[in-house]
Amino acid sequence: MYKSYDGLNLPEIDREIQEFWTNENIFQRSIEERDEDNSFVFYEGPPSANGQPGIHHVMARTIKDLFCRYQSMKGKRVERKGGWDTHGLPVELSVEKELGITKDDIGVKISIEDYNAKCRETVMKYKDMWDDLTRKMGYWVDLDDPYITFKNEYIESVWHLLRQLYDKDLIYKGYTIQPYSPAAGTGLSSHELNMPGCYKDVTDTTAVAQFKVVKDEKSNPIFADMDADQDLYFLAWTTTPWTLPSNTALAMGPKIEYVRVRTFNPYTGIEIRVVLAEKLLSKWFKADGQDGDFEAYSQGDKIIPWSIEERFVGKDFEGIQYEQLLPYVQVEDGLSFLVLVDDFVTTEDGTGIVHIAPSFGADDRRVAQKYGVGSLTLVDKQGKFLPEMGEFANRYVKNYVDEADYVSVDVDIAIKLKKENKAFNVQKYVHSYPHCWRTDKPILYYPLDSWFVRSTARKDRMVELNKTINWKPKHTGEGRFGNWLENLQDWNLSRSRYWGIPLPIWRNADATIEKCIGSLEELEVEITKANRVLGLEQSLPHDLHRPFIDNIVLVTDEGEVMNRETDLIDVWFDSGSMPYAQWHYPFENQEKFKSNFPADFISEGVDQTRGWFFTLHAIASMVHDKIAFKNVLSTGLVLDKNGQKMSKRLGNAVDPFITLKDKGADATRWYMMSNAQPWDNLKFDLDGIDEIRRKFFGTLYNTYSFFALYANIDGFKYEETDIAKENRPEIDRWILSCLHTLVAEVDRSYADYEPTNAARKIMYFVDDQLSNWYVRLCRRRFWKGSYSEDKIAAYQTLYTCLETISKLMAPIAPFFADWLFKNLNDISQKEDALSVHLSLIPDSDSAWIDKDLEVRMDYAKRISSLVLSLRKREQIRVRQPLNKIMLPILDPNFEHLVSQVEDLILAEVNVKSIEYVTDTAGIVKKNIKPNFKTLGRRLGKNMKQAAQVIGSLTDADIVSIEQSGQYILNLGEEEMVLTLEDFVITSEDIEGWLVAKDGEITVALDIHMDDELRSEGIARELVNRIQNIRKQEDFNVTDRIDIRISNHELVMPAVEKFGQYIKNEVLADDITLDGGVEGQEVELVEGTFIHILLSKN
RNA sequence: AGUCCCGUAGCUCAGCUGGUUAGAGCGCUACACUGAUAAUGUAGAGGUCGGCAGUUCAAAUCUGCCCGGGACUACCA
Repeated sequence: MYKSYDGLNLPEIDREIQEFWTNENIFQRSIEERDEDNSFVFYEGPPSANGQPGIHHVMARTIKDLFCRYQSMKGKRVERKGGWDTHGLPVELSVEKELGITKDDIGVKISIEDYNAKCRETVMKYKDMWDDLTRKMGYWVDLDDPYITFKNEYIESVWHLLRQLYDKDLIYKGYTIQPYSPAAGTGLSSHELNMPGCYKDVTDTTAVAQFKVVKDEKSNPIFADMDADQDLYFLAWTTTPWTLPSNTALAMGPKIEYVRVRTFNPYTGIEIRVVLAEKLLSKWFKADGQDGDFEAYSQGDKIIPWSIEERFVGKDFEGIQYEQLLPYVQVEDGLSFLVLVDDFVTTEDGTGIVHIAPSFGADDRRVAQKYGVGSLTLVDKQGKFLPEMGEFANRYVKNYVDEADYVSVDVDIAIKLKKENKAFNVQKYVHSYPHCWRTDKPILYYPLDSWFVRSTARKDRMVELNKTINWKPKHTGEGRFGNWLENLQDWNLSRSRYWGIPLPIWRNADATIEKCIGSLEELEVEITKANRVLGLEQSLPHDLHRPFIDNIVLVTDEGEVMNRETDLIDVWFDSGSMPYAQWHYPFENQEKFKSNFPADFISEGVDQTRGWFFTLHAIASMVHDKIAFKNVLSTGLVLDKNGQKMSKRLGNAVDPFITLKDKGADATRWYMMSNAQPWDNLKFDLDGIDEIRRKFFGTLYNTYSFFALYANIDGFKYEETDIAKENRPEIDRWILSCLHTLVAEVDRSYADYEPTNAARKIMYFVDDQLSNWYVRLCRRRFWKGSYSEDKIAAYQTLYTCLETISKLMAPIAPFFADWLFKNLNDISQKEDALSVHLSLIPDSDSAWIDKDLEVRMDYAKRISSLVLSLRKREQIRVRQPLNKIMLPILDPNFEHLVSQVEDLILAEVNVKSIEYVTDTAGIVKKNIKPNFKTLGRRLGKNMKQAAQVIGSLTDADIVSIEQSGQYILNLGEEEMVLTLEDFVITSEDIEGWLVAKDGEITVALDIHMDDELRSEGIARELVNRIQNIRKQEDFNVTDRIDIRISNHELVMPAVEKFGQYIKNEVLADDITLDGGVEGQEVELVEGTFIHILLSKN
């Protein structure tokens, strides 16, 4: 017996199937049963178990899961090794928070050893939760043998990669200006700076400072016509006034035009001359003040007079000296306080003169070095001013430590400048500024010594290789990722932290000799060598992390001591190393690695474009000169239903566990896949999941229940051989044609990484074609009559549809699909597969696809729909039979097609016949329109006129065109021969008939009724009432009965003429008319009540 | 500031290389159906296809500009 259920309970199905998978090892078998030489390689991007999973992880993992399942059902062997990302800042920060320490305490209050031990412990904090989510959402990934990035084997593989880069001269140490997070105490790589949300709009105090020009021989020309006691200043704008004390130069554009302007300082009222770019005058001076009355000005006046005195170009200023703005510390490592000239200066904003603080800007440093200008670094690594900074000493330049009473240093500096006649303008300014992705604090650019991967050296190759990768969607690969590669910078590899993979480089004291270690074996050799030379007893550390590795001392060939560079490597390097390190390649599993590289498929959130996607690509390109993945799908964000970002803070985050528990995994997964393309942002709405449950799973469930109910009654187990195609009725061949079309389309969609198309097509088939048409029209075949060939055909057809759907939907809805498959297959044993996930997706058989049939069934649906709407308009219920419908035939093929589905239409709309009206002249009123597609191209400009001419053709003209097949179009001088193709002729109306139309189809309904039809209508009403009573009284579907009915005047002729029909329909042996029958009162037609009494035989 | 994506019914989305009544589902309203019934059918209301120009006989569709939302890029002073 096919199982029957009380209702659809998706969460219950989840549990049941999950248990089945576990008990029968279905996941393992889905891999092992496939050929090892026919594999599909998938890489799991490792999540960090340090945070809790969110609903967006369900999204991301559904994508990963479904393509793996699909490939598995296409016969591929799909191994899915799980992994955990365990290093990095998030772990450290959570440990620091838990212990209530800051990074300064490490090595003081807590040893590095204890600190790292704590990190190791914390890193798997939420592993159980993740594993639970993995199971509950039906994500198949190997959790028993995951790769873990903190393991020694993993680290050794990473070292091996680094060594290869090192040998290719792609690793170097450099002193550069880098993004640095004082709050986190570490430098950041450019991809860390490119994490979503790092750039935030902030309001900063900005200042235009006045740099007083030193009057000497060199600067004499720009003092032209000025009195000796008059002062001249350069104006330079900055959004970071805290860098002004570290100013050592100014930069101007060589070709930019500058002006000397006479005006007053707005804060002090002192008359001054200033230099700035002419183009930017309007930004700082009001037009009203130009050439104003200098004598009349007094401090505080709104309009400040100004006038241009001289014009120069940038080149004129090169080398001119100015006085130090804030003289706290002097420059010792080079020249200072002079004007530099460089092309990077623009006139887009500011004053066209750039304040240069070489320690805090990459451009600044570059141009300063060019001129031999020195630097001042008056801020320490905590983000505080140095003690030499007078009244500002030891103050944080930004609020890095959340001081409650923090006062902006920028503001105080601005105040000081104003008082000293050194500020020309101070105002608030909103701009976007990068923030640390973990601490949310503004970063600063800071000079740091660090190790880099020379990725720029391999940029072109990376760009080239990227072109061979299939990106979904395309624009992520070409645009976002492509642009990123085009603007590639060297990869800042080192981090001055504790919990991560140590950089395996040892150097001697003066940094002239260094050694990069590429394996434990090599390290051991070096240790032995060092032990011998130095007389130590060092051994290979049991743990390759700090501090153990730091204690290892090596020696140069000359016997000089070498110590490890204390840096760690960027955690993104860890994850980008996973194709190799997950197998401990090349130290183990060489074959395994070779057959699992590159990946066929990876997928992560679009935010990983410059994270994991990049590091995988960069390492594979640089080390192996290959791509790391062939297909990559980047998923969009999961937003709340209003399109807002989900966050715990806003309280709009959706708990994945609650969702899965309430809605079931499949409805959630299906909703996510069908609602929006995976790369578009998804507005996640729980109501949407309910809709999917009702509309899709509910319909499918009902269809199965319907099948099961009757298949059980008839004992259908699919034991009969398949009924030949030509022996199946039209409707069966139609749904099977649709099914095979569907299989082809869904297969293609999955293969192209288009899950949304696949899901939507399956839904359309299930709802519209299978349920709303096939089952609706065929209901009677299942419950009426004997177990004939036609009935078996119906069962076989419906069974095939359901079973095939279970396979097609299995990648997206693995639980329900297996439930459906097993319900069917456990009884029929048609397939050997124990689970749908062990089965194969069938091939689409084009022999079953009949496009003509699909077209004519479409006609049948539309004609039926039109007739039903006419009935509705006239208030004639469907149970009342009618004589005929008329169909005007405009195209001979139309009749041919419709006649083949005539029976279906007649049965569906309860009409006796169809009359095809071929000689339509005089009966059918027609409408003619030009066929714009064919005519537009030929007529061009004359199209409008032609449309008018054609629109005004008479009925007689239309008849003539139809008969002759051509028409001479006359447009002024031009004549043109048009054929039937150039027109769209439709029938609008049939005189005296009830007409409805839909596109090119017009239907007329004959609503004239005679006694015979009326009686038949009554007979059908009686059948309906009797069936209702049977149901109410819980008669068995197969019980036979006797009937007694009131001998009402409407009833008598109906029973007389259609008694046999009624008996057949309701399984009655006898009908008796009885005026005094007790029994149930029912309304036969409007206002007419009769009594019916049924008795079981 | 630049680049890219998006903007179609109250909501979620289709609308291919331009072709003349712009669609579906949900929701809403009314009616019908009742051996799939916590279903189903029919009908109705609901759109200046973000705005403005342009190309064209013809624009939701192509181009430009603007507005709004999002992502990304940037050393941007």
